[in-house]
Amino acid sequence: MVKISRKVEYALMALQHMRGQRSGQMVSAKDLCAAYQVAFPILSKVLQNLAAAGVLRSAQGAHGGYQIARPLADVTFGELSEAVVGPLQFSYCLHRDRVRCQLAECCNVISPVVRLSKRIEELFYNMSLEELLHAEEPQEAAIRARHNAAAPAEELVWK
Amino acid sequence: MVKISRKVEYALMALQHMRGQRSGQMVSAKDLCAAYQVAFPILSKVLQNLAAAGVLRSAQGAHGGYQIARPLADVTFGELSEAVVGPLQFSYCLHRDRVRCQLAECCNVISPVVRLSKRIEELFYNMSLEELLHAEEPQEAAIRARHNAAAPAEELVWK
DNA sequence: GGCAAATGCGACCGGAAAAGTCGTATTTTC
DNA sequence: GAAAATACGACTTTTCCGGTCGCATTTGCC
Repeated sequence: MVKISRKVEYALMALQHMRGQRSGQMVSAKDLCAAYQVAFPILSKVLQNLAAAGVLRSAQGAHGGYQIARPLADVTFGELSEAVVGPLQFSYCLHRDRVRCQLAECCNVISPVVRLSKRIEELFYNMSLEELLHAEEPQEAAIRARHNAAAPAEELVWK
Repeated sequence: MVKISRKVEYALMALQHMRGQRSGQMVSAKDLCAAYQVAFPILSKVLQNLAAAGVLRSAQGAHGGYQIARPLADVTFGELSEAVVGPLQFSYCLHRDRVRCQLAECCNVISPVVRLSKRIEELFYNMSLEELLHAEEPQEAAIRARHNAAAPAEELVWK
């Protein structure tokens, strides 16, 4: 199953939050954790990854924190994903072009798999974060409300 | 990390193989296993899934096996994926619209995540298997050769 | 200088999901 | 009735991801 990693969601949440800040305003990991109920160490790591990738700028020390380093229009979802969960490796076939696949000798789908990977890669690297995170739509609140109302309390579990 | 499941690869391999058969020709799971070095029970399960989804037609008993049931131009990669690994669930947010996300109350990225999921879904459901599996390109053999030559024998391991 | 608040970073753990295994029933042909 | 095939469900193993812990480093402020 193709699933977007939790860390990527955290990254998006953080960036969405920072988009709303005054420019130059630093946001600490602690504040983000409090606001979005995410454990500190994991969010911290995500933010550090984004900083290492140049998406965020970080400042250590008291009153430090993170802020957006480049316009989100110039950052693609692919970059974000790569920063947070490592290089895209869609298939067992394609491990960095170096580790060879066990099935390689008899494999008859190398080029289809390559084709598929390229398509997904294109999608990810052509989608800017600006485009992805643009202002909440009117129905956003409604979706959230429905989300909350959808299930009785005891169903509040991971499936 | 977004990764295509192994089962999906097996499914593609099987379909690629069957595409090359005379029409009406049945192929047994056993033959496929022998040709592509995949364990029988797992490949079997994949083929059964494809049959249940109407992509393959199966025949029990001696001289039974599988054959392609519908033109691959009419089957999308999304259908294949769904048949083999279950419904697409890109995000923890979106578990069948019923199970609510723990973060829902403070989540600020519901609509971006929905947007992203839709994009991937579109990609998967607009890509036909015919398009994906079309005839091996000339460089296919070269890719395979490079693949085989790329690593010395002792690197023949999963990373 | 020293303390507090923040990031930076690496090692480790546990659980869930994927991959694979096993066993058995059923169907069909010869 | 035997052999060859799919059908199917329960079980085990393995891998990876999310999360935890601990400590080092940097910076601001008193």
